[in-house]
Amino acid sequence: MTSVLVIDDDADLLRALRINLSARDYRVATAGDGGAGLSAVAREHPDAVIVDLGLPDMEGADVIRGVRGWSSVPIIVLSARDQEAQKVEALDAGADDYVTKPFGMDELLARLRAATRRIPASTGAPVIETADFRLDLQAKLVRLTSGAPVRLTPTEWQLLETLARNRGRLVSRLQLLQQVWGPEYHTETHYLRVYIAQLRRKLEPDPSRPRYLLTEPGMGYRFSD
Amino acid sequence: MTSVLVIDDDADLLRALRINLSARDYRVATAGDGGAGLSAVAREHPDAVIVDLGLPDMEGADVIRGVRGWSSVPIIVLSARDQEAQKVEALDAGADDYVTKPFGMDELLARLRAATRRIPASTGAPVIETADFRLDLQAKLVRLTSGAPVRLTPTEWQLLETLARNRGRLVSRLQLLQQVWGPEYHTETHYLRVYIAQLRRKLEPDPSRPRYLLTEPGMGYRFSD
DNA sequence: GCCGACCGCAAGGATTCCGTAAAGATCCCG
DNA sequence: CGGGATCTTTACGGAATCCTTGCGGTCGGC
Repeated sequence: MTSVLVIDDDADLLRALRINLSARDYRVATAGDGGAGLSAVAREHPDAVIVDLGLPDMEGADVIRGVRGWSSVPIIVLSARDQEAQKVEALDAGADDYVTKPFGMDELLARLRAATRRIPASTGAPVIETADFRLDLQAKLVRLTSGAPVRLTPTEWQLLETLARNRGRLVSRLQLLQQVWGPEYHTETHYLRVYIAQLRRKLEPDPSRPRYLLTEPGMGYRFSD
Repeated sequence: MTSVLVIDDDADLLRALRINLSARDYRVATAGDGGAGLSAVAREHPDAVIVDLGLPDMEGADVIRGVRGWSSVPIIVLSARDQEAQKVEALDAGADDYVTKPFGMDELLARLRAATRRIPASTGAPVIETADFRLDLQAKLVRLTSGAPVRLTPTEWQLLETLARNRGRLVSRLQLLQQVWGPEYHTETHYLRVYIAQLRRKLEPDPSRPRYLLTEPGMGYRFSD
């Protein structure tokens, strides 16, 4: 199920969006201002974000940049202002689309579909199979080849998922921290050491000599199969 | 350089777009109707497509579906019609954005930037291949042609990366030092000697007779393939 | 042939980084 | 409100990396 985060300070509009999106089987989360929005993105990892400009606490473009600093989730901007400079600023800050109020709900939903449609093409197969375990990203399920299911905590899963989605590529410590713990984390590298060790204990045939979750000293980690 | 294909039957608009896009360093191709547009997409492989609805020979949505059948190139729709049903149909047919005429050129350009920005993350993979090894800058991965992965330290990577990004060109010692160690370094040329030697030991088939990492005495180094 | 400038190479100490275990804090659910 | 699971924090031994130094070799000018 696709999840959407709506950031808006207009309670009526928020309610209208929640009703319409829920009716289309979206999972909806909401936030009332920019600060709450940014932490909600970090916490919920939504598949798309709809953000109103003119929030009480932050400039719209700053909200967008705050998200773009560490996430590439699609962002659709809502705004009452239809001056061109406004649109250009929001789009160049990293927004994917810009809809002017008043807007038609059908159009917004179509633009939301367009924005979310682009993602799965780039990510690829959601099932990863190795000699020792089988990883289903969509079902959030891990099984050893022996058949035994592996139980992962939410944090362990997010970490593993981030690495698996970048299979073969090196993922920097900063990127891992921000993807899993949120944008304000960038020095807590010991979190990574602890959780990587836990994942290795659960997945690697010989945890002290990792074969899949590789350390690149001074840089980050790599999922290699 | 980013290339754009414009499909439109309005000669004036075509000319205006060509001028504005060329001025921003886009490579521009044009087509006057849907059929010509489809074959132009196949022939030119543009990085983005701008298509007008209301072409003389085809329905707009059919043009979009014709492209989407085999390509995921970003499509921006231009249209004089701003009925909601029209927008929904185009977007659901596979368009990435929908701009209503009359439109501001700055807005269109911003939307074009937004549409093309999403691509390079998935495709633009800078991979350098030689007879002896294969270098993937994005994944930070080096493999010898034998298949054996090569393990590089962070400093070794930065050095190799700066040389590789200037492939064929001479890179001065000063530039290397400042790029890898920081702007305040400019006399520590012995760092370079040490790390170049380590890279050669890991990459060159005969480290004492370098073939790829060449010394230019008194000047700097050069990556040559 | 001598000399200086420059480069390659190896080795060792200092420093940073990583793996691991374990204890305290927090959250969640019944 | 209690208990279990999860998350955070700490500490330390060991490993990897970085910086430094010294020596020997090569090349070109004189």
